[in-house]
Amino acid sequence: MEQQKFHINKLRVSGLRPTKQRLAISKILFNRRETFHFTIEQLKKVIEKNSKKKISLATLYNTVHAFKKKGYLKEIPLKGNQTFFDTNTSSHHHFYDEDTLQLIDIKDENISINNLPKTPNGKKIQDIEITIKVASNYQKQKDN
Amino acid sequence: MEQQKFHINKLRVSGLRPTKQRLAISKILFNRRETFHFTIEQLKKVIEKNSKKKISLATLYNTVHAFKKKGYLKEIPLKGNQTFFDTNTSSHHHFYDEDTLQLIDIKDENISINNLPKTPNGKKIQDIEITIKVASNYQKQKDN
DNA sequence: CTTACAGTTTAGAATCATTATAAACTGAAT
DNA sequence: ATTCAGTTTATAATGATTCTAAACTGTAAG
Repeated sequence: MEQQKFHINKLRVSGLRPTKQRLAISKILFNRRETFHFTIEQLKKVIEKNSKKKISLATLYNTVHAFKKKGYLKEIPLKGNQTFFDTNTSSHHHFYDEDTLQLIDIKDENISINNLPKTPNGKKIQDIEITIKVASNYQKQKDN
Repeated sequence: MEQQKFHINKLRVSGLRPTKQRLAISKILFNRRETFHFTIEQLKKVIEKNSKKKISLATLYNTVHAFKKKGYLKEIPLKGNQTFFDTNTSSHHHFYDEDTLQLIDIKDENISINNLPKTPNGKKIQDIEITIKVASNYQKQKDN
């Protein structure tokens, strides 16, 4: 139950009221050793499995976006119908397994870019995202 | 009008009937020196401006997807509501200007990745996508 | 430990991009 | 000219996400 206090404090510090729903979602998202990659729909399923009181879909959207705005979650740019989020907010990149549709972290130390061209005009780099799509080779034709 | 024959042949070779609509779209997409980055909605506007006979939205989707499947267009993985396509189908990466929402090609020679970690299991790399988001620094808070 | 109210949650409606449907149309082979 | 598979089209359907407006709830102040 120390975790509980930790989450309550974290929310308060961020100017977010520690409601039952936000605490339940915090527990699911942040009480884990491994980073968690998820879509809202996947999160919904996990919550339904782990919590008896249901949380409305709108609240899941609200909360995930609030957490993202506060810097506790990162959105992963990946084409597809659904948006992916990541509990690992540090600078890092991903393998995307096209067979399982799973994301896998690449530690930042394990990759580097060279010969970066100069940025256009007076623009500054905000973010660099590398996604490496992998799959088994026998795979069927993919249309994406 | 040599272009016309070229497009007719290209379509025939691909097993696509050279219909009026496909030729009109081919003209818009491929009769240009610069590569063209676009969403379906943007393409629709360009077509409306350049062609008196209107093409239905469904046909735009059908045609763009057919062209993509034949390898004449590439889909760019970029988070956001709309899907981006690129007439440059070679291996290359992009700057994404968050101020203007425009994509800018990075020539492949101008960038390289080092220390690539080994791919998971027995998977093979299918594709590597690098997107470098740039923006002016004075910019307002962005929520994305 | 009540009150009061801004912050939250919620169900359901609304929106937006995209895909499916199924009827009308059209290249092109005969 | 005929025929028919391939296409186009308007429209409906879908699916993710956002909006809305009403009900609810932390919590600060008395």
